[in-house]
Amino acid sequence: MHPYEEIRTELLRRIDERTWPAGFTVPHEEKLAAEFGVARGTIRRALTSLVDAGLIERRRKAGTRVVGRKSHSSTLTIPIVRHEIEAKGERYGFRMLSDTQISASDDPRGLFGDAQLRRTLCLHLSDGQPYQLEDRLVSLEAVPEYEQVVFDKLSPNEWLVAQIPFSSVRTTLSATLANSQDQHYLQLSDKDPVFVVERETQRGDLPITFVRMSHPAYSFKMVTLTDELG
Amino acid sequence: MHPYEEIRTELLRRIDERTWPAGFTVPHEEKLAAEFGVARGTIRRALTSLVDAGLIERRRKAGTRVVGRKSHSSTLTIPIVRHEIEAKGERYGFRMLSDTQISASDDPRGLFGDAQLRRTLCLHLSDGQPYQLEDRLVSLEAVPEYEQVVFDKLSPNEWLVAQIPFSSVRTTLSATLANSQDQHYLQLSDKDPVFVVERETQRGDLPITFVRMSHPAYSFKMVTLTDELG
DNA sequence: AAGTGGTCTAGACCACCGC
DNA sequence: CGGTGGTCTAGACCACTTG
Repeated sequence: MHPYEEIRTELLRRIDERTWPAGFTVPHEEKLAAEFGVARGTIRRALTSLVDAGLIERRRKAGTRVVGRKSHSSTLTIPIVRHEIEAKGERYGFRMLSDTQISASDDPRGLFGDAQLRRTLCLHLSDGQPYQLEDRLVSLEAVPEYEQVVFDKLSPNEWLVAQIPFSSVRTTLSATLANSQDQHYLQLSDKDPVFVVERETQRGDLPITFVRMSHPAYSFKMVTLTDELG
Repeated sequence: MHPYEEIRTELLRRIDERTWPAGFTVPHEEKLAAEFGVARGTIRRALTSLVDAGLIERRRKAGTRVVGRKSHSSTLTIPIVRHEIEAKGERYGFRMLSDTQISASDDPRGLFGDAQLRRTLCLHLSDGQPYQLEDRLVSLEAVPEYEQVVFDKLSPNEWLVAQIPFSSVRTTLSATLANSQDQHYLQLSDKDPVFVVERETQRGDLPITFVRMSHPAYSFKMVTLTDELG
């Protein structure tokens, strides 16, 4: 246990037990350094990790204050679907259902300006059963080499994540009734709900890909964990 | 722009443009410090932020390697429902539908051992319309003072987040058809999908609360953003 | 204007772990 | 064993922002 960890634990304890209640102004770095008998840098190390955890806020001159919780946040990791399935000990497979080139002006969302797009519709299977339907648009302007890629062994999902860096992602989660595509390929009726993940990926200001991934609701839950410090 | 930011940007560029491809071993800290003409600590600052972003991995002796992307991750923030509604410029309200004390042995999930539980069923309204149905169990063993709280102005959601520290949270997101409770209070039919967030909160090993929050699918999307560096 | 956090340096020593 | 990352120090200077 390093000094900065012990200090962090002690600070956590004070916040936890309301010795330092929400809104309280924490002693400044020099003072804490003196109290704990360490260099200022070591105190900073501990405080920075509390900032990252969202437990305190710091402003120059104003000082360091204990934050009142306003929300729970957790990190949502969306793995490559093959890894997700294999992690459950099931057998992964996928089928390319359609693979066409379209003009971005045909995309009602209008995310891609007037670029040429490759649209792939791909079914991911777990132990031979439909697991996820992936409907993807990729801009050939942003990723010219994508036009030539053959998806025999690797799915578009996997190829892109491995090959293409991105700078920002917007993810939307929703529940809805299966649309006609979902019904057909996931073997659902029009009364079945699906869990839908939609993702827009950009590199700089250039849109790379838009993907809609739908899961039969009966077989899908997304789990996230938050582990706060201490 | 501080030196460590400029260095991080330059390192990002090298990873982005495959000058340093996935699997590549990055020069060690001393070498980078010499290259950029800064102290080793400044290099560390830059490298650490790349570790946090998941772009590189570091191991003693083995060195620093560029990671091949395996997933997208983003931070999912679940705000207090009142804030969520007010942020949209709508009027928040809530109605307590039922408020009972039960024994944990009546909870089929068996999360709470044999503690006494307070169970609240609460409807959150946006501009007077049903927005979220919250079905919550709170352990009176973990939070004795919860037994006496009166929820006239503050909802259980808000009271707990503000008052009770936690150490870990397990969140599950799913899509499902409205159950009978959902149908009744959210004014849905048995063919309507709902977006469900379930959360188990613990402090240490002590379970504090389990909550199921259901949203009518037609009005709810959860959006998360990832902003990678650069 | 001054107090506070933010960055940087130059150095030391340590601990892990691959060779 | 020795090379690498991880931690710590003692100091300096800077930049933001509040009183």
